[in-house]
Amino acid sequence: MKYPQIYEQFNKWCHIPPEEWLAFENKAVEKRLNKGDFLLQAGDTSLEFGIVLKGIIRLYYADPSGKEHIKAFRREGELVGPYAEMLLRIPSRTFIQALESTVTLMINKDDFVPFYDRHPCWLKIGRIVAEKHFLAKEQREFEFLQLDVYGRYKKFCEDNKFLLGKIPQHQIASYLGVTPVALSRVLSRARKQ
Amino acid sequence: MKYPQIYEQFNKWCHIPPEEWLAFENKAVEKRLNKGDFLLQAGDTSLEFGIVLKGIIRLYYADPSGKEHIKAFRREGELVGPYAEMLLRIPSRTFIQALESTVTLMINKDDFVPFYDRHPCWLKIGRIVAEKHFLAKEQREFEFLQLDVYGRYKKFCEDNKFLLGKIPQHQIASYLGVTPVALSRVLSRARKQ
DNA sequence: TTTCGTCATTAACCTGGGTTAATGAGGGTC
DNA sequence: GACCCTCATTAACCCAGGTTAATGACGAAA
Repeated sequence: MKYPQIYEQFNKWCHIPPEEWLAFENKAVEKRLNKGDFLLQAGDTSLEFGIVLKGIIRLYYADPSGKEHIKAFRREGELVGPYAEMLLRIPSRTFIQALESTVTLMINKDDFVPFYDRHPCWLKIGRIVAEKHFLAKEQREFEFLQLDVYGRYKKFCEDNKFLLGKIPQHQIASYLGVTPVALSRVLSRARKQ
Repeated sequence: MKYPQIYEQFNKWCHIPPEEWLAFENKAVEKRLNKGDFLLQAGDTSLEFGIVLKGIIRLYYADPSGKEHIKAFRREGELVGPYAEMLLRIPSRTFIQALESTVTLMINKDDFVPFYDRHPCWLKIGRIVAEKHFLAKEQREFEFLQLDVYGRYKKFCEDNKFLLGKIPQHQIASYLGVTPVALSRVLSRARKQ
């Protein structure tokens, strides 16, 4: 077993027989990225997804005028990939980029699908992964509907302590849905009170 | 079989043996709601979810000051329930209310869980339901990040033709994340061009 | 009929955030 | 050292949207 700590994580969600996990490891390949490298760009028709073994990844949209909107950050142990687009079988709308030197463990979708028939644990993992993705988005919707910029900022800091100091502030602004100038203003207003 | 059209819908997602479906129907109960009635209110610790058989439902948050933020509308054939809260096993943050005379088919969570072990189709349905919920929220995130109010309004009208004329405009505004006054202004500006 | 409640519209005023641009603080590289 | 690049901050200006309040349309109920 090459990745026992990743195994333990999934195993907590749902028991995976070790031989199933070994079969998975067998199909997965490591990918190394330097800071700024892309795992995927919008327009790509990738059928790959994977797990961050080390480093930080950001996922973002770019609108027609070129403005970037960060959807999510991913760290060690978290899944990366154009999840929605893979479910919809459409080309990626998402850019996926390393924010520091990063290693991921990737598997091809076509290589993964047969696992669903091998053992029910993979179906259950599939469900749990979908549920977790849903919960994250529902939480984000809640914050967009109910919190102002400063509220969202505080929440972000609480929920992402591991990121603080590792990413520039303008990327947090992008994640919060405002410009870097606006976030800077909000923070300086807050400091004065 | 009492609900063949609902059966057909789920069956399209994943084959369900008829005897499995009958067992499900056996555990489900119809609930009738008048306009304005609540299926669930924030704070309730409901363990029920279900399907809209007829009518329209809205799901919304209310913030501490009493302002309402509509998360979603649901119509015939769609699932209703405090899905995120049930996954998290926390009391509901969501109000669920009938916007017209409505009938739903409800099942208790404790009655549903055993189905996962009865037959793998329920696991797969569980995964597909989670995936669809995720896709809806991801789409909404995309629209919040990339579209202005008028863009979101047009998209909303395209995607919810069945709702137009059935719900007041201020509820659309709430769904779009703006005040009724703001939406009215945006529409009158658009009309003049 | 009158009355009441719900709703959309419009105006007035204010504030928060977008935009642009200037400034200055690191950090890297040559 | 000088140079460059990235980034955060701040100011000035503008506009979109929040807030409050007045108005009028419409339908339901008495």
